[in-house]
Amino acid sequence: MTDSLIRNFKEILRKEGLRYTKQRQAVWDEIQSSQEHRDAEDIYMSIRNNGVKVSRATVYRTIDVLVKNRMVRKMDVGDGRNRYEPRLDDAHHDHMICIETGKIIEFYNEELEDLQEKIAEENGYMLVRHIHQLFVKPLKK
Amino acid sequence: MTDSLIRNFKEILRKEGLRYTKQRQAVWDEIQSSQEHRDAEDIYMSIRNNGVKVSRATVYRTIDVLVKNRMVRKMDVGDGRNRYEPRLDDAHHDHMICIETGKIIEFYNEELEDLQEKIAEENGYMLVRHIHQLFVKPLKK
DNA sequence: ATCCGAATGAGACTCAATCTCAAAATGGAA
DNA sequence: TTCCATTTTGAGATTGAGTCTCATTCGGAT
Repeated sequence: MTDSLIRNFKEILRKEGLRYTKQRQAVWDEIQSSQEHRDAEDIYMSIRNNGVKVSRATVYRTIDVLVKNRMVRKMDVGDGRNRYEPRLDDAHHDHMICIETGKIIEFYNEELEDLQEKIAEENGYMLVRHIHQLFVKPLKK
Repeated sequence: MTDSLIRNFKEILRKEGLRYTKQRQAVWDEIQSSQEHRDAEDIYMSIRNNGVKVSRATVYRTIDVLVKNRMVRKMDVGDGRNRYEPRLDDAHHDHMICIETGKIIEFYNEELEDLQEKIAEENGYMLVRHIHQLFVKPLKK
C-alpha cells in the first residue's frame, strides 16, 4: 500500500471534487471517535445526539466517500446491516465473530494473506479485495 | 464431517418434525437441478415455470430448512441478494468473484482451511463456519 | 457581496426477506 | 376411509437497510 497514512479529510473531498460541509465533517468525526464496528443508524443517531443536524441520506453518502478513499472499512457481518470502522492506519485485518456472544475479534495473519494472493493467481486472477469472517465459539476448557 | 453423504429429503423433514409437501419437494428438486449459484427469486420463478404452484414465502421457508440441514449452501456475494447452491457432496469450497465479469469461481485449499482453524484456536475459539470470498480481476497477460 | 452549481434533508421509494392469518393440506387415529 | 387436530400454504402486507427525489440551502470562486 502506498497511500499516505495520515490523510486529511478536506484533502480527500477536494480530490473528489466535493465541498467541505459540517455534516460531512461530523460523519467523519463520529466514525473516527470510536474503534467499534458500528452500523449506519448508530452513527447517525450519535451525530444527532451530539447536536449536529444531519440526515440519514448524508450519512450514507459520506460513508461511501470515506469507504472509497479507504478512510473507513465497510464490513458485512451477514445480518443485513453493514458495519463501519475507521482505518486509522492502513493495516488490514479480518474478523472473527463469536456466535455465542456476538463479540467481534480482529485478526491478521500474513500467511493467510499470501495464500489468498497465491490462490487467485493460480486461477489467472489478481486479488483486489476479500471478505473473510470466521464464525467461532469459545473453546471448552 | 460425520453426516452421511446421501441424505433423504423426507428423512430431514421427519427429523425436523415437518410434513412432506409437494412444495417443499419442488424447492429441493429445483435447487438440486443445477450447480449454479442462484438467488431465491430465480429458484421461485423456475419452480412456477415448471408448473408447480408455490409462493415466495414457502421457497424462503424451505431454503432455511435445507440450509440448516446442510443440503444447501447460502452465500452472500455482497449485492444484497443471497445465492444458494446444492451441497450434493459435503465438500466445502470458497468462492472467488470476478469484479469485471461477475463470474463465480469455486476453490478449495487445504492449507487455508487448516490455517483458519489454527487462528481461531490461537484466540481461544473453535471454528464453526466461515465466510471467505476473494474479489478478483483477470491478470493482464 | 454575488452567483451558481453542489449539498442537504424529509420523506418517498426499492427490494430482499419476513410475517400474517384465513384457507387448504397432511397424516395419524379409529 | 373418514375424521380432525395440527401444520402448511400463499397472497399480500410489512419490515428495514439503503437509495433516490427535488425544492431549498450552502460553499466558495470571483
